[in-house]
Amino acid sequence: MNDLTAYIKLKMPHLRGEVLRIIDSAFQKEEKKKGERLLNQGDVCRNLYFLANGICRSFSFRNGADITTWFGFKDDFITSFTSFFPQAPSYESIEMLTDGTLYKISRQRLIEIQKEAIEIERTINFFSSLYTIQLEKRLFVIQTHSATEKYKLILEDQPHLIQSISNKHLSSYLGITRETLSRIRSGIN
Amino acid sequence: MNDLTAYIKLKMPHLRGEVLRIIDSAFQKEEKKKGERLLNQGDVCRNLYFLANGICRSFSFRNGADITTWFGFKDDFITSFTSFFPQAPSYESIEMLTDGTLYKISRQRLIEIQKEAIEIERTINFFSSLYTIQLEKRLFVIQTHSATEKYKLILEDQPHLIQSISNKHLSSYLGITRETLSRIRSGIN
DNA sequence: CGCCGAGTTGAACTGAATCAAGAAACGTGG
DNA sequence: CCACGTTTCTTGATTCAGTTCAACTCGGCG
Repeated sequence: MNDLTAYIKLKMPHLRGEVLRIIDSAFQKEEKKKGERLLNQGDVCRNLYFLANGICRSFSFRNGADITTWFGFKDDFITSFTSFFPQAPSYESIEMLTDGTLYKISRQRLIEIQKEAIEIERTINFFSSLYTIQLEKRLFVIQTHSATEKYKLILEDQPHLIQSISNKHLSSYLGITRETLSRIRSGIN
Repeated sequence: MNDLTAYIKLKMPHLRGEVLRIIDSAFQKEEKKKGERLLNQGDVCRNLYFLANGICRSFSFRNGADITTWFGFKDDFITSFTSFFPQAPSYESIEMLTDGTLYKISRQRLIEIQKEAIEIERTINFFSSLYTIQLEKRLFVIQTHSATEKYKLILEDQPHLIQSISNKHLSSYLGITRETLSRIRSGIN
């Protein structure tokens, strides 16, 4: 039992031991240093990762600007959804913001083990749904809230994000400039 | 073979006839008039719909404002993802913008037929993924583009949306005001 | 025919971006 | 462990995209 299977068992307690064993043997442990890339924009995302420890972010270049699209923390599954599932070129890169421990599996191998146990399909489905729900919420917030409101929501709902993420990365994630975020933080607004 | 199963077969040609037959018998056809609701904000979304014909939208009230969060067209699956899958209260309503034909299935029944054939789990997975990819793209656009850019992207990628959706609904969907959209349209900007 | 919601246009206002410059934090190599 | 260059953060002044408020037009429905 490693970090990955322990986490899955926690979230889906009814899973058979056999399924967890298949998962355990299909994922490969990997240590990454701060700054290392999991994916480069334009490439096809070949792997799905589970982040057992550390922080990473996905980001995209557009008109010379570096836009953070997502943060990954401990116990998150990490991939470029839009690239990994259809195996299409990715519009984003993924990099480590700290050293970290990951477990990875290729698209190919994932498809194989889905055939070995039906519950694996269901497990993927389950974690995908969690991700989609997060996306929906984030979209709604970005669509309808002002800069200050967005910051306050993060402060309430994801304070760890404010503690561990640089101003620069957080501001582009919120869709505002560094300067604005800095001003909001110092309470001038 | 109805509109729903014909569409699924088109997108997933390898599915066994047996699976399509299960799906066919599990969904119920329903006609809806313009203005009718599929879901009310605050309720738990009990059904997944397939829209065989017509247009609908999901929307949310916040501070007295009506924000459109999604449009559904012919051949789209319609539900409040965040409500339907975990069976939690919905933050959005869904209403018909035109008369339309739908096929519906309850969460309960869906879980039942998932057990009857593994491919159904996979089918759900497939269409969920398409939705998630759309969400990701939309989030990225909203996060990083100006009002005019967003309008132009819609013009290029989803022109049917501009033809069939009112200014009022489209503007809130883009996260801008009616007036701004009107000005962009008349090319003053 | 008259009303009401939707769309348009204008003027004033404002939240946030941009531009700029200095201060603090960080990493790297000597 | 310090010195240096690089990047990030902060703060201020200015500009601008988009909102708000308001008045008017248009089209459809009862």
